[in-house]
Amino acid sequence: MSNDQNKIINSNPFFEFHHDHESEGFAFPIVTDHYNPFMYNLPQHHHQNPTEFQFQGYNTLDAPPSPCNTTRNSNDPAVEAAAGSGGAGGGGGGDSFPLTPNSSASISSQEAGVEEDSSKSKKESRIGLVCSKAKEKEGKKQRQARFAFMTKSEVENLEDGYRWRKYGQKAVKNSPFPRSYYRCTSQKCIVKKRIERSYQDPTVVITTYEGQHNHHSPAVIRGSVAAAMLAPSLFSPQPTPAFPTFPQDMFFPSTNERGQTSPAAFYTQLTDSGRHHPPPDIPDQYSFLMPGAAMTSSFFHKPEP
DNA sequence: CGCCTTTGACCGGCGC
DNA sequence: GCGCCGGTCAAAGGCG
Repeated sequence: MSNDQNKIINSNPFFEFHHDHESEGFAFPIVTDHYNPFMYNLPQHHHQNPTEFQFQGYNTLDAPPSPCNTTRNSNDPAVEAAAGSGGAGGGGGGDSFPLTPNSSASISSQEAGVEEDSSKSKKESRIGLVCSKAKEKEGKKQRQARFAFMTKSEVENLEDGYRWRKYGQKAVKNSPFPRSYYRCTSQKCIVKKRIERSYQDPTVVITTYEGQHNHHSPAVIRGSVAAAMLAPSLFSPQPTPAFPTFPQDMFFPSTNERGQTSPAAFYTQLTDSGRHHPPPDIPDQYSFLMPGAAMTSSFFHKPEP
């Protein structure tokens, strides 16, 4: 990792958040991914108002150290945005969050190739073909950039404008709720999505997107009402991130309840149908859209001391 | 018939 | 080496 990236991470309040969370008395329903230190937190005031839920999700561009890793330009503002290097409210941080197509298109294409090779070698070994160890090592799976968020919802699979095919379900250790694995149904699109319900708060759904779509949301193509309201950025010719793309005028709050800067933090609540709707009686509401799905959120703001 | 979910088996990584 | 665990495969069946 470059010095610049280190700088970004060191200045990322989430990391501090992570390291001292025990002393702060916060509960983390899910903690760190070995490859991507996503952090989730349920702030104390969540328990004071069960109708609200705080989302804190962010994406790091970390991947397991590998010579195959694409060198990322740490001067790229998108990388800074992804790492949450302050100024989160500053103009919405570009046309997609947290990755811009520009910053990741090359990464995506290279890693897609790796993934294809890997799955191929796996298939071949299954039908009895011998693969050399060197080749297997070379084809070692690379993890794509991931983005996760939590939503208070009765339904697991939230409408995000893309079509997904379920390819697996596993029991989660220490949890009564299974984890479901989905793949984007679009041809040659390697984006995956993982959905599980938090065992600490069963009303909370944890969704993890991995990879970057190489196509537009079908909802956009279909020209749905929601799509018609979508930000112009979604119509750009570049591949779109797997995770929600926020319109340019999207504003993210600059601080959480500890006064720390966060790249994205908001409350959200869902209807039974999985569509987001404005939570009632919560001030500072702001509407925005996910690809193919309208979402209304009220912003994270400081609780009264 | 095509697309989807379900589900048990399998694979690879990792810790002991 | 062994067992655990997360992730994936693929056959079978369901559904419109």
